[in-house]
Amino acid sequence: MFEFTLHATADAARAGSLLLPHGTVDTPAFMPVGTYGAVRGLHPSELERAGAQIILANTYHLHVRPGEATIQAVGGLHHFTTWRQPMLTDSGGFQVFSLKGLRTITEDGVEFQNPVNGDIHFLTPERAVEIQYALGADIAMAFDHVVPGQSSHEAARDGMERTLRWLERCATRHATLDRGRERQTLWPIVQGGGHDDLRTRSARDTLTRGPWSGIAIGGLSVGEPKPRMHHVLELLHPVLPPTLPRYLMGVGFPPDLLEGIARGIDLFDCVAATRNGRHGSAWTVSGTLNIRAARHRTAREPIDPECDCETCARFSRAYLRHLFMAEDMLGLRLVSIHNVRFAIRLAEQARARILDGSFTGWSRNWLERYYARGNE
RNA sequence: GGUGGGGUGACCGAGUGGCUAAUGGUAGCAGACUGUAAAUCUGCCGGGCUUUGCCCUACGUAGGUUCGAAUCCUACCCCCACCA
Repeated sequence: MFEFTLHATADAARAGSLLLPHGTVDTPAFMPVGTYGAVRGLHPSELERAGAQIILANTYHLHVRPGEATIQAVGGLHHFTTWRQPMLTDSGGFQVFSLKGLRTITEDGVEFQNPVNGDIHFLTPERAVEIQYALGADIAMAFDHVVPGQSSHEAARDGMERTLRWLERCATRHATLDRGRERQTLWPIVQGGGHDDLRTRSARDTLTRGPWSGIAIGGLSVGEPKPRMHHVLELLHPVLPPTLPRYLMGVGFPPDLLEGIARGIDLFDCVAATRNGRHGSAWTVSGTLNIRAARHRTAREPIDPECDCETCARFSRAYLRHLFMAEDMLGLRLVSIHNVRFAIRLAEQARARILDGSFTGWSRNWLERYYARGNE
């Protein structure tokens, strides 16, 4: 039910398969984010055709509406959304960070004020686990305390230690759930900000509280310089056991995926594919392009001539630009479809290169080309 | 023909003596976005330059009053409404 198999490695990079109750995920993999149980604007069949094998949903958001009881009443997240493949629910820990100013943290948990209508919601490690169990995703995440990227050692230590204490409460609660460990696996999250000693300690202490069937690295790409993130990944690489799938939370843009894969990451998720898509920023092998730019007014070529997505197979930049200028929702969807496919395909390509042994050189060339931004 | 209202930057539309190259909005242009408070947000948006500033041009047209006018006066042109 929860099994991770490593097929090949290329330096730190790994190619594997993650077996979950709703199916298999070939890693490295990019997981599109569907906060409210929908990857914004996309039909599940579009996600399937884009090659998505697993998607995310969010505990906090689904708890606020429609509520886990509602979702349970209609048969759980999978039935509700009709997404048949694996799902992962984020715990709401990220909202501790992103809803800063609308929340109060205590040792017991976090009180959130719903930005939409002001309602108060209290999330504890136990509640986060219960909600996620009710939702029924394949992977549940521990409720963590994310601190900003440039946090002081003290703030990062507080967040990291609280995350560890909350992890024990999450695990304790999860263990009591009926058949909980057969239907759903709970993954812990490594914190520690940008501080080496804290990161190492977080990883080691987390592992002693195991066994786990996967482990996440959180609190990165939240404002710290990119080299810092790379360094933390390199630091954690030898600390984490090779047998555990590693999930780098919230990352990322195309180059970040490759940089992460090169440093041993197996799973990624990021809202950028869809958010940037809705905002008209399209990913290509030679950097991002703003589809609304006037220079695309009569451009007949697709976003990325090398892309195999449904959007690129059919639509010109000129038409996509027009849809954005006319504010037709089709434009938002089409660029989102492209970006999602782009990220998923990048992971697929990396996997193939790890398997055939050519990953390192290919990855270096890919990054060079991306940053060269030659021919938009 | 008469009376009244009105002509402002690509468009709509404020402003009724100096703080006005001129509020807002739209359109346009450029950019940002990393476990989604985001189909959002930011910047530019008369022209030029030696660009934390300076110089041109500009509020229907022409002239005038004033130290100073989009704002006041005169004439003319045009638009709208009503009356003949």
